[in-house]
Amino acid sequence: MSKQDGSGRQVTVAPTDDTSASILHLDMDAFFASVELLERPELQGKPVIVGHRGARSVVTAATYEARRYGVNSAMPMAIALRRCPNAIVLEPHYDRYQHFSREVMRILGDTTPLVEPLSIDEAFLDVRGAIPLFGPPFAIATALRDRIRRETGLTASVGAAATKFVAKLASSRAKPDGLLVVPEADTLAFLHPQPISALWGVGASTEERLSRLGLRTIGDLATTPLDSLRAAIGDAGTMRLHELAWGRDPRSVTPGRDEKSIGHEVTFERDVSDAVALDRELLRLSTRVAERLRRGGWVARTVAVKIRFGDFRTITRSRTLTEPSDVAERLSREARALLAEARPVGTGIRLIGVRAENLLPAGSVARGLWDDDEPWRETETTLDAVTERFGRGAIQRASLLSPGERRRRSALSTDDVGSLD
DNA sequence: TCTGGGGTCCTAGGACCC
DNA sequence: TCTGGGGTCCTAGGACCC
Repeated sequence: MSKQDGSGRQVTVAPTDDTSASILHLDMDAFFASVELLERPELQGKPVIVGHRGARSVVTAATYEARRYGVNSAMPMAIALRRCPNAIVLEPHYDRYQHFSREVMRILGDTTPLVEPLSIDEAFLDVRGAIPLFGPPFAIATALRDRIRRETGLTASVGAAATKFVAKLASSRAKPDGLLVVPEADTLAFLHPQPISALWGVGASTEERLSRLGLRTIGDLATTPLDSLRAAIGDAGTMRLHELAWGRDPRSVTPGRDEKSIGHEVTFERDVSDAVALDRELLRLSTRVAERLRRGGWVARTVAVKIRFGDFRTITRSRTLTEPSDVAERLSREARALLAEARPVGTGIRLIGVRAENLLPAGSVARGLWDDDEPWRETETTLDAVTERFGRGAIQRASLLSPGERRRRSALSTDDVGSLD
């Protein structure tokens, strides 16, 4: 199945038949840190941490040299620097990461249209249809890694397997700069010795509960009676983990999944209790959310605020609007009301966030005006006629369309609708 | 020098409707 | 009218992932 080469890298011995391993998971190695090193090659081979230097900041990314000191993503910067005092700390440049992410995804798209980005630096590919063109998964993965290295200077690790979960686990075991193919027939031999925390969806809390049952490996969980699992982790979790432990994972690679929510949040350098300052921050966050809603052609039915108090206690409060919106002023008005209702006067706030949920395509709101789903653009009407037939709320709904949608769809003049904003 | 910011998914209770 | 059951929506919290 696989072996280590002299440098300690995971490499794969090309299996006689690996066409069953047609789901690839590609994951960039120490992505943010590697991108920074492209501009600072003299730091190659040194412990480098990407992140802000603020009192409340955490590690965003770390090179493998820094990880050897026990530095990991999401670790408080203060602890990271205690563990690795010689680390070089670099400020993050998200625009650069976006740029390289697009480059990598473009390269993946040349192999198959079935590419599902999971995050900025990883993606699933279904290469079943590409095998006749480019060869077995081993050859495809090797070609992708070579091309990414050639065209971006970055390294990627790839796992190939019959299912998403096993492919993802394989890529994590191949890191850094490795490739691991797990043919379908080898799935359980690969899976069962792995620690239970390697299961997708098992974090610290679930691991603790399972360890109380004496479970350490995925194989242990696979052979545990479902009833005792249910008592520990609930119904849905039991079924999902049990299936994964037997290498069963029905999820297909689905490109272009719609986003479910859009939000922004900020942690203050020091706790803030001034109501005016908090309201100003909510307006700023709402503005960013609203911009992204309009750019994506969404309206939000629900506004949620997230509040983290000085003692780290965190709450969320949300409200569903009578009319969906993509207007910053509308979102922030709701957010401010939610904050005011939730926050005892004068309480210090550590973090504040605004999130738009229950997203609808902007166009569907206007289409919803017509019971028979008659397309707006084919309807001859006037402002008065719409008001008469559907009431004033209908006009307000129509006014929530993005300007482009409005121009395309509306028989009303843009001026008439615009004046109602 | 203790804990970011972007998300997804699940659970559970209550309201509400039939 | 003393009282069921199913379905869906809304809200809050929590686990988890990168």
